[in-house]
Amino acid sequence: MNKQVSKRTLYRLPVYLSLLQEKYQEGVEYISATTIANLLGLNHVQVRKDLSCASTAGRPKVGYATDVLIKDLQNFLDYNNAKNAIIIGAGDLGKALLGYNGFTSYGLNIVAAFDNNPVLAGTSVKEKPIFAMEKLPRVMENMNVHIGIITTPAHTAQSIADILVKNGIKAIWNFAPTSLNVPDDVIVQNENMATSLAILSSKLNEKLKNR
Amino acid sequence: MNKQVSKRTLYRLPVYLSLLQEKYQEGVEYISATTIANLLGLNHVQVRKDLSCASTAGRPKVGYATDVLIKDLQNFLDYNNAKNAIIIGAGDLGKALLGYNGFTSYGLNIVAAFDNNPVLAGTSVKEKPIFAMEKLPRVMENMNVHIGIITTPAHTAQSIADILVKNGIKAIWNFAPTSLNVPDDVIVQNENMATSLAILSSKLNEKLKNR
DNA sequence: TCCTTTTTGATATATTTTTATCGATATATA
DNA sequence: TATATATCGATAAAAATATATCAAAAAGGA
Repeated sequence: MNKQVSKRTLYRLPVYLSLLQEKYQEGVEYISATTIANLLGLNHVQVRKDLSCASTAGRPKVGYATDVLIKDLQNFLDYNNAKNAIIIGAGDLGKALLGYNGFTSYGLNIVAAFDNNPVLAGTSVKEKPIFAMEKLPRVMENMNVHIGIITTPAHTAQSIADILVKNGIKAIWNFAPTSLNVPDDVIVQNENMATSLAILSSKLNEKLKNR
Repeated sequence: MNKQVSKRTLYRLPVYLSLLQEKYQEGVEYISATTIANLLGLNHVQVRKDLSCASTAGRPKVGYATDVLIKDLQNFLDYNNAKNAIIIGAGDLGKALLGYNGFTSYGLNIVAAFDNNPVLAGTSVKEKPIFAMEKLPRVMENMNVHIGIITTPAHTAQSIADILVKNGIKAIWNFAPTSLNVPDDVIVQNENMATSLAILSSKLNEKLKNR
């Protein structure tokens, strides 16, 4: 366990986890790497290798005990150890994320949003408050915030990132379609939907052409 | 040009494109692979190789003409050739996507959303209509829809996918945190936010531990 | 009890992706 | 006009990732 985990493996672990939770709810007590691989369209050796980073629950001839594997994955991904996050930019996407409670099961607790628009300041979405930008330093200090989620338009994203960094944020989840310039010790994860869309679109095109 | 494009390259092309558009607006007429690489934190050989798939605009000592490169990328990614899409599931996320007009510049035209909830049927978001599920076959037929976007909860996603496939959809953009079972000739692109979050969270953890 | 089957986990091989090296080319300058 | 330099594009090397093979372990039936 705790071998070095490749980036790609880390990408797949949450996928396994959600499949396992689904299967567990259906009453599946044991599941083999081969079954998982077939369900997800992956190679069974790869699945076994991936899982070996986080768990030793596998037993020959039996497979993995679903509940143990789920716990091991949650533990490995640190989903039990919730981290506080704030959203900057309470537009459509920002509000959608603010109101979505599903992230708590991934160890993310969104505590508030911030926006420059004075009309939004003071309002809330599902009891999560939206503040004016000026309040950011104080909220960050009081609530032990680790993660900043940027959902502003591209042209303001960099200045927001600068503010977050100045206030001590160490991880940024960036939904703005632009790349951010931050100090080396700050982590940025870009959620680039355009990119996903490009893949889909390109595959579709190829298909439409080959007819 | 038109060499075989790796999946990873395809992921990066839209990122280059948006950077280039930004730079072009700032008045940058020529840009070198090295400059791009530095701005995005990539290797300059990789950038050159990636771009070579879509363009031959590069000139020694000069770099790439920004406007030509932008056109070549748009052309390669087929962003000029818009495709119609529908959204299934008009919850927070579905509505956010429906109201977001930014996808048109990526060649995606969202024409309508569908939802089982009778309260939503007949309403609209930014002039984009929300229909009852029953209307799906007729809308798909009339509007030449190619792409289905699933923003329902995980437990209904598979049945929605089945309906889409039955009505002739050939590409699905899946935001539900579950994997879909579809015929081989249907393309699925999963937009798994949990996965991005896992990466961010894991890196953050490592950082927090190493202090 | 012994054999067969299924499955894990380790090791080895193959493939993909990234990075380094190098010659060729265009531009600017002396 | 000759020379220096930045840059491209191609090829080669290195690194990362995925797949195949195989022995060992566990379960179930003969």
